[in-house]
Amino acid sequence: MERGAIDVADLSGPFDLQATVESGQSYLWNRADGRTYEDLHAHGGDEWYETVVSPIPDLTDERVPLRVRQVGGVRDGTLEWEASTDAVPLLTHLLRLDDDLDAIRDATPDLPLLERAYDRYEGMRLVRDPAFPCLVSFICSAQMRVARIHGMQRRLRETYGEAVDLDGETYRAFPRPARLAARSESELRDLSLGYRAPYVRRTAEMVASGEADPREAVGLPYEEARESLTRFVGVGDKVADCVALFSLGFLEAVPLDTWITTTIEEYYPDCDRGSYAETSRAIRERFGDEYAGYAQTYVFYHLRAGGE
DNA sequence: TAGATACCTTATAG
DNA sequence: ACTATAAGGTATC
Repeated sequence: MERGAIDVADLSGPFDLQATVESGQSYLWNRADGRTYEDLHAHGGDEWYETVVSPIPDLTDERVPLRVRQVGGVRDGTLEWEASTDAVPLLTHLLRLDDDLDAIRDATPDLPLLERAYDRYEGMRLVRDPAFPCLVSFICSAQMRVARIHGMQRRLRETYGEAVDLDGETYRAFPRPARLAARSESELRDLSLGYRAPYVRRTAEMVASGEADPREAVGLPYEEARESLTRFVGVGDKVADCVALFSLGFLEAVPLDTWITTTIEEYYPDCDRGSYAETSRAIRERFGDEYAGYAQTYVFYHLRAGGE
């Protein structure tokens, strides 16, 4: 096992591990204390988070067990990590530690709601989740709460994931596409996926067979990427935007979910253009074309946590 | 092309 | 105790 630390002061801008990991963008991580994301801020802020990921670039079947925690503040703290290999490139990639968060905030329009959200969750960053797990998690997100989405992903890992050991502890990777494609709809329903079970199964089949891969959308113009992602079963515009934003690096993507839709009605009614595509354009322009997805994520977390 | 409806499951409100 | 409602929507008609 290797271990190390990343000094937050060396990053461009602040970093808050808990806000980043528990804000409903990523379902990749488990808290070591076993609590769900339901209990926001229910601990001291230095909890370990655990996952298993592929190395970068993702060219082999190798699996890397990894855990990380943040000690200290969002500008002067330390990220302690333990993994089977050097985790610095992995953490940098997954948690977008390479983003210049101060610059991103500076490039964001001075809207009061955005200011409040950015202030409240200083240091929250977007994530770069691996594409297939991200796709599945947001297919599962339809009509679900964050805590229950997280529960579904955890059950998928525990039931069908490949076991990997680190320092005597066993962790499970998110199952590969072929592994999920081989399950029956009813087996997936047994994990409480409900009507999402056939969507997950058929999407896994599409990826496993080589018919389609979510990563193909990388490099396309944003709106084409979103459109491309909707070929997966159970993926409409909203879920496509989540994958584009939380996995594929389209920082301008703004998933129009119920929270953001309500926000638009209350705060920016002129951005409601009737259709998803047109409202999306309008709110992207309002939030700043380049980093609108960053703004969306702050607003989502802020409002969900009872902000206004 | 736009609009209505069914859909699994569970926590929470009434 | 019950029943109704809503939860980061999508597919289908």
